[in-house]
Amino acid sequence: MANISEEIEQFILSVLGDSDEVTLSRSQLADYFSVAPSQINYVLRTRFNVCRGYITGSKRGGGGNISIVRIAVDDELIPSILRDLEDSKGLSQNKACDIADRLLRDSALTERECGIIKAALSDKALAASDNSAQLRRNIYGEILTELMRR
Amino acid sequence: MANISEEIEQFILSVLGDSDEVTLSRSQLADYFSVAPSQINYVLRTRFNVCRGYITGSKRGGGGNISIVRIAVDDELIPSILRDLEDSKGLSQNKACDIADRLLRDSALTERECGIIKAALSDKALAASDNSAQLRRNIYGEILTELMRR
DNA sequence: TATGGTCAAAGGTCAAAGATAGTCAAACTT
DNA sequence: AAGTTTGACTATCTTTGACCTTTGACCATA
Repeated sequence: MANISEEIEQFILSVLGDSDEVTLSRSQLADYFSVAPSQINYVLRTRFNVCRGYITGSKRGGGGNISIVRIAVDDELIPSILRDLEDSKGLSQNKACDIADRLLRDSALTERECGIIKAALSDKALAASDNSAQLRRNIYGEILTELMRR
Repeated sequence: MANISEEIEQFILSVLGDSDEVTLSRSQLADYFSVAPSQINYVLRTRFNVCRGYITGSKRGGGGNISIVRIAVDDELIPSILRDLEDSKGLSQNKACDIADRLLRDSALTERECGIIKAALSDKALAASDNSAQLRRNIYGEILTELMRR
């Protein structure tokens, strides 16, 4: 195996095995492979990202950890919206609503969920910010990523 | 379970069981888990606070104790959270999560809705803003208002 | 038998130290 | 040039310890 990031990737995959989720200690993992802890973040960012079908989380402090969840990407709709979002600088309230309505039409959202998203991304909700378009895009990204969990 | 605060939380929850109230000795609990007594206060503050649906009390002096009461819910839950929000200047990610978990626990939200709200209000989603606590409060206000519409 | 003092047994608060994890840019490799 | 690796600095959560407050039991005195 050429580089250590790949080894770490393989190791995590083997720990994951057939299960959909695994929780590890970043520092222990870094120790085990004798690398800088931040290298673990690099591996997560490049190998266990949403595009590749994973969502990662973490907790700091005593007893902290990192977690990796495998998600099913049987549907291309949300990933494609996510990619579009990544390429954009910002998002207007109208566009945000359009996306939510489209997801609702495709049964990717319930009416209540659609309502929650529109409320969270409304101009009113974001009025206190000076860069609401960019913020709206970021929030949408997090929401869509979350939606891919199930 | 790596950290002891979580273990203490689970222990208290198990003692609580189905009942709505429990009374314990802080010093005995601290002894049992071999931690500083003030750690018990930390657990109460972070795990059994009002956002999470608990009220704690205590009695000092000989034969003193701590008590934990699970708050009953009704239709007034969301309005009362909204009122609290209005009085506050901002909201941390932790408190936002606590509130969402509480609404989930009381069946005011589905798991997916809870996840969407947490994602929208995460530090990561709001990282681009310079006043994320205030923004989070505003967004939450819009979401809760939306939820009351149905 | 009231009234008040004393003291030990609780519990409370807060800030410092400890334990993790995250970010970012520079250096290194291929 | 692109991908990888490292380290310094930052953010967050947990644990501990020193010091503070409240309560109740016991006792002394009027």
